[in-house]
Amino acid sequence: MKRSAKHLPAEERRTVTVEALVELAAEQNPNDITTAAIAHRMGLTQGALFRHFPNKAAILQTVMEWVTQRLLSKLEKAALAAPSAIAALEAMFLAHAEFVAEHPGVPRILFGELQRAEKTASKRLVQTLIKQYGERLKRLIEEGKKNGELNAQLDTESAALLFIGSIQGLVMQSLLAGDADFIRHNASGVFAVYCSGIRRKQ
Amino acid sequence: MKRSAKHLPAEERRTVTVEALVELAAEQNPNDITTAAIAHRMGLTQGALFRHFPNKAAILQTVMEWVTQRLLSKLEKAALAAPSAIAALEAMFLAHAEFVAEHPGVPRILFGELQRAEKTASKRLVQTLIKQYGERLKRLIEEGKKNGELNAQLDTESAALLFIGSIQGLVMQSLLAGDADFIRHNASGVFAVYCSGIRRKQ
DNA sequence: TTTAAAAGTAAGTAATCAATTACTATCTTT
DNA sequence: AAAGATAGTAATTGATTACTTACTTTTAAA
Repeated sequence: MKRSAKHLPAEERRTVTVEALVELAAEQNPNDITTAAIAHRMGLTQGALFRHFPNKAAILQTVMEWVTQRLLSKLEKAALAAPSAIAALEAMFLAHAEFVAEHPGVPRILFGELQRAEKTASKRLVQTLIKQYGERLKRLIEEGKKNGELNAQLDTESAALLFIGSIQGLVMQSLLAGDADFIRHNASGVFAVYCSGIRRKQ
Repeated sequence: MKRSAKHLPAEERRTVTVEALVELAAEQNPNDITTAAIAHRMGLTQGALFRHFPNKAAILQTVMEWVTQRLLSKLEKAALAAPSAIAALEAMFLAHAEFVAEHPGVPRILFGELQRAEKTASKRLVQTLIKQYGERLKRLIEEGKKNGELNAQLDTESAALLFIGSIQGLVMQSLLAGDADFIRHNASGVFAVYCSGIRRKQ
């Protein structure tokens, strides 16, 4: 059954909307994306969006759910396939880097949400996403310390923070360079330095 | 000569404006700060701002100049006082951490500017600031590699990126925690992990 | 085939915000 | 003390934006 572009069923339309917003966020400041711009990207009039979302904040919230689901499952899959704690950390790092290289708008939206003063639903979603992420990392790091892969003196908290910060650093440099591929090209080099900071010496 | 709050001379008023904006950015999304909010923070009417700045973008631009000047001079001072390359890196790291802990609005404004699609003057200022910063780091790292403090196999580019990324990570976590002091409390721990990643082994 | 629900359009509305304007108060200089 | 320059006020303007409403088209089920 061929599906025409217009008159999509509601759920499909919501998915398309999320994808449009993620796409747009790769090109411009997420805060400046108007509902008109989203609609235009989808080949729709602005008012039509409000058939599927009660307000603009709800669109963002749906984006956050989309991101959380996709990212966490990718990370988990990467970690599970790895034979050791260090290998799992590396796989997660590269999977995360690949994800943000594919969707450069995502980290920009996330950071934009974190900046909000108000405690919006989508801000809370970002907070729990990063918290879950951090917990997963800490478990892996502890495991690595126990089995001798990682330096036993390592401060787990700092190591987890540095892991996420490294991705942040890659994202920022790619913003500076205006080049999403920057992340792909530099991810493994950055992880190598990070890794040598946490690995058991000698 | 006691100075009344109102009718400040132009240059002083501009300085106060910059400080007001930096203050406000610590409390709310920099993108959402209105000229009315800035004026209100200064005990001024909104229109008065336009006696001293041609438009809102010019205020931001002045903020960026303020930040560049203050931050780079602090970093340079920290680096010069240190007896070795590693000590200089640590001093810079801690000076930077202290700066953003004192002015939590600053990294938020910077990141917000980087997100802009348009090539505004203030965005360019951020780009050159970070570029200068990166160059300074790379020189120090090369120096450390030459004199045997740092691992000679180290990739200088990645190491510099990870340095700045670590600060970013601290900033992000402090946003998550809603606590500016988070940075002060965790800076040296994070640097320790970073440092062990770049230091010459054994 | 008819019909009702779902999805989309086009034209608004109210609110917000940067910037302007006409006027006033306050400094500074002679 | 007078007067010009500087700094500030209060009200307004035009543009933008999220959201609404009245109406139309498409889809799918009876």
